[in-house]
Amino acid sequence: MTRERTIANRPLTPRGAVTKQRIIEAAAELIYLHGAENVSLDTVMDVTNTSKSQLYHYFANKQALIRDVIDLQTSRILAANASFLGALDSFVALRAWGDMIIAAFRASSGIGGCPIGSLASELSTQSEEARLQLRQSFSDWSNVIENGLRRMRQIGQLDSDTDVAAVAVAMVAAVQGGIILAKTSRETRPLELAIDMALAYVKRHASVVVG
Amino acid sequence: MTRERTIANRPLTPRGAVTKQRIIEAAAELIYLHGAENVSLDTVMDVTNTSKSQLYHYFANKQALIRDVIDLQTSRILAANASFLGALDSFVALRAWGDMIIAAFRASSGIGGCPIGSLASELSTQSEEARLQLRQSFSDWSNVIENGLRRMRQIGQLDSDTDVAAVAVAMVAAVQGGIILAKTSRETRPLELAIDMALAYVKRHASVVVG
DNA sequence: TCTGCAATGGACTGTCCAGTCCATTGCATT
DNA sequence: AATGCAATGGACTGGACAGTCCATTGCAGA
Repeated sequence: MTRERTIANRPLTPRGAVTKQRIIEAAAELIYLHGAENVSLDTVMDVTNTSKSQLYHYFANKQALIRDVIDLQTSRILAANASFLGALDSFVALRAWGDMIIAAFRASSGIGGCPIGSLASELSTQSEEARLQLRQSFSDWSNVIENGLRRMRQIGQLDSDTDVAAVAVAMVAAVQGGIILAKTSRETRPLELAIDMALAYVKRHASVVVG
Repeated sequence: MTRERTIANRPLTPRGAVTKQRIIEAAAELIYLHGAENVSLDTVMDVTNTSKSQLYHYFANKQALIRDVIDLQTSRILAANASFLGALDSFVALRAWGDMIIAAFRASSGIGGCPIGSLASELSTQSEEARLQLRQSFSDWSNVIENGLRRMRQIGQLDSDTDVAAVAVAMVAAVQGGIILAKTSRETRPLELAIDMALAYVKRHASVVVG
């Protein structure tokens, strides 16, 4: 054991933890609105009333801050999805999940899109570390969906041979693609159409005709 | 009529036109690989063996260059799609279209994704002009698909009440979303799954069961 | 061959920005 | 009260980059 400490496990007082969290949340908001490359540390400083020393006290560099932002956004998305899919038991409930996604997009006024989707598009080719982190985010997300579908399969709503993993990935793709078109056109309709497609893709495996 | 000329209609000698085109194509390649914000004019100069004066001789500013790059990439995508969808008459032909998309992604080694999709994600919230241009690109693209589907409907392969416009938009969304997941994971499978979903969504409207 | 303009060369400026460095302040433990 | 370290302040550096400016070169028509 050396006396050295990495920035990651640097001792944090409660006061410090609050400041760090405040920085992460503000950075998440800024990056969501403008993209990681378009948010300077100076802007983060202004918005959070912090100094450069504080940023470099709590984060090794900008990339480390982005890493924490991705973690935060991923956990938010997983939480929102899990609350709709954690006990998925009907196509009506699945529709409610789709409506939640659409409502979330509407709430952003058609700006920003998906917090991790935008970052994936921006960073996947720039930073291998970010790419792997975002791959995990997508994987976690599709797993939440997959578990919901699996439950529907267990209770007999879906055919027993339904490839829930494959369908879940396709559903995430539909959401991501729909959001890109929606934010480019500033209309909700492309996202609605994409989600309709995703839900129809699930219904195709319905054990009984449900609508 | 004033003597003033905008940069857009500045007289171009054949020699100048060649240089301008060379710049646009090189910039398109660089932007495809690294994103618009991550390509500096100095890099474009290096790659094309041009000087700063030349860039500003042929383009009003960086944004104007990006505009021409989007035009180029859009025309390439439309051409590739039209060659598969221009005389669409069967689900087999539609499958060939999907395979072309997958092959194009593979050819990029899983890097870069869709030239206009990446730009849409990056620029839609940064530049209103770029956003509108990219919205038109997506619209043109889905129109090509829509016309293909309409033809299939006309020849009786699809139900007469099929909403070809809606299905076409959903298909574009599937492709875009599939590409994001594919480039983030550096695997082709998410794109394949998304395209399977899109094709299934079309087949749902098949007049006769085709498999 | 002369003239005018397109084409090209390349230095220079102003700004933005990530990261460094040297402080001072505040708090908790002894 | 003294000590040590976390927390904070803020000036400074070096580099990147879009855009400007003043040239020189090349070519085509008169």
